[in-house]
Amino acid sequence: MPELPEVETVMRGLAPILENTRIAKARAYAPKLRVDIPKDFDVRLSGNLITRLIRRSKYILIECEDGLVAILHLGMSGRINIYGANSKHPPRAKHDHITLLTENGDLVVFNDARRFGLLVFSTVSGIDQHALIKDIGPEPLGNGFNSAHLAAGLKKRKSPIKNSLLDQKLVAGLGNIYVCEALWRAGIAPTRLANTLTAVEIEALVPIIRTILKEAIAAGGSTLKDYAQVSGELGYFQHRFNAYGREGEPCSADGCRATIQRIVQSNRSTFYCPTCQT
DNA sequence: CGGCCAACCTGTGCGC
DNA sequence: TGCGCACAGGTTGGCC
Repeated sequence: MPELPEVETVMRGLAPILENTRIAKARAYAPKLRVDIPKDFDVRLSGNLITRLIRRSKYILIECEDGLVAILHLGMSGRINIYGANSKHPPRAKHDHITLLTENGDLVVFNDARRFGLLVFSTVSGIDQHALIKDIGPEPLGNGFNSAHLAAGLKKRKSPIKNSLLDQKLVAGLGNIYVCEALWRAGIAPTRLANTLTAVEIEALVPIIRTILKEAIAAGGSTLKDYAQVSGELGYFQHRFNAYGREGEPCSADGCRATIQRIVQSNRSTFYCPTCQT
């Protein structure tokens, strides 16, 4: 479920359970997800006190009192389920790979069918230089993401704008859904070469990306399958998609009579309106 | 360095 | 009902 708004939603659900909370018992049931789970996973986390959760791009950083940071990524199919202290904890389900039992009796479970997610360790002092983190571009909701940054990045690129916006080095946290949606709102064809965007288009794209992400976060993210939120509630931003997943449906732009098309770019589906996106 | 593809996995839905 | 294929919210290593 995981682009920036979904990861933010998961983190917000997790924070009240984990922040300022000691882990009674941490367990990993799989030797590896996308990469190896640290062999000392259990000992490093069990008994440790979690001080803070931070989202960086699509990563959730779990900071501990002793300086340990657990870097968690949900991949394509990663989910977090929480079973409260006053509910019966279910037996381990298929694809449950990691569990954290807190001192309060809450159980946090990471489930990931495809195992494209990951959990690795870093430290508070080393996190900014960690291989997974150091090359990530600015947060789209922060000050570092602005038209000057975007213009400079796009100028160097000859690939389609769709591909460029998916590049986490240019801007953090966007994925297939929100890139499609942003380009639809901006009226920019996904096939346009990045270095052909005008200053005006780039100027417009920045606040559009911000707005879409904020709207999606407010909606609890998008639920394509299964649960988006830690609480089990469904995100509902998918009801507001204008392009993503709407192949063959009429374009929702005022007065537009065209139909949303699906094309493939870099082996991934792109949805767009051939009339209003130029 | 930029760009492109295959690869990493499992599950689901659809056409036949 | 079963089979095979296409496709799925991400990332990255290897190769031009």
